Amino acid sequence: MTRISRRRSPTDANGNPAPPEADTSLGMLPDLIGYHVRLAQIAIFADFDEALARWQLSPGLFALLVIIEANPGLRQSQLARAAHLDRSTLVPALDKLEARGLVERRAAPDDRRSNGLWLTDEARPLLAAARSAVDAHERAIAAELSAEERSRLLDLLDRLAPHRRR
Amino acid sequence: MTRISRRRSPTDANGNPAPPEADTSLGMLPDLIGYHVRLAQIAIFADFDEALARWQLSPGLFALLVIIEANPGLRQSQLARAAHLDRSTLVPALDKLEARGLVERRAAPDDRRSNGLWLTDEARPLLAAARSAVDAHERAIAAELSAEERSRLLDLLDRLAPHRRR
DNA sequence: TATTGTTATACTCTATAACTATA
DNA sequence: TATAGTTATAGAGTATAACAATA
Repeated sequence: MTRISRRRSPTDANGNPAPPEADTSLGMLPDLIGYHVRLAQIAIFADFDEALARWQLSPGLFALLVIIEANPGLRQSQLARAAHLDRSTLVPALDKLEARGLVERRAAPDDRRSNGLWLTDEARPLLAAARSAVDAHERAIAAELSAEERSRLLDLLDRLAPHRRR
Repeated sequence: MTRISRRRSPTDANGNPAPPEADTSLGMLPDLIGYHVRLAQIAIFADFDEALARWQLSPGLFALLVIIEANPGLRQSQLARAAHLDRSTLVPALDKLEARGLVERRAAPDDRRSNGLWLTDEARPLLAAARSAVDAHERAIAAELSAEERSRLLDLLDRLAPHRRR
């Protein structure tokens, strides 16, 4: 006996059509990749937020810290490009990180329009701890996947919407 | 000769470390599923928006129309549950659809607190056309995937964050 | 008491346009 | 002229809390 389908059928156990009351309605949505991606994203981000709550780091802020750590002295516009954000979007995010003493803007020596971005000494151990939490989060969300399935998933995701990836 | 890797290495063609100027910085992010899901989501939604621009339908509004079509007379709170939205979130969305003449709220005969939701005659052909556009969009984003890879992807996505799926 | 739809409100994430100070 | 950072502003999309009508 094999499991019939991921999707519940719109009929109940007696073969009667499900009443509108049933929550199977979304099963009526065509099996769109975007829809499954969105549901996965919601679940993953909720888990990330809970896992990183101790450090008050959203996926976005965590990413900024990781990029700055890997590229000390990075300019704001470079960071914006790397994080796929408008440079105006980055400003309040950096304000937040700077207010929390995790990032420093230092005037660039060669170009007085630019700021170099640096992790503070306070940020380094925090980021290390956050990384551990992210690792645990990653294990939790991929708990049902083998290592092979996991890398297969990453590959398939990367091949979506090829005409859109810059 | 096989393609070496999806990810660019942080060294340039001469083997020198990439300067911070390079946009490879995000390659420094651990290979997180959530990150790949987010990038896929951004690309997919952008494509959806462009494909459905003629009908001014976001993924969310399209989903609402599809669910209502499949469940004529559905109550607002049922729709909210089906679409994973708070019922207060649904109100302005339905206002928009009603103002555009696509959906009608009709007083429910049996419960005077409730509204039944119905597609208008105007909505039906529009939704049919939108469905075609969505089909084309789906083919475009999955252009690089075989039918088998596509259903493999849906399966893998559905198995993420098992402890979070209600 | 509980539920339905609604309102008021707020928060997150994101962008565009325009400003300033440099280059 | 063009670029870097900033500000003001706006628009999705989402939620919580409280209310009136009804069950």
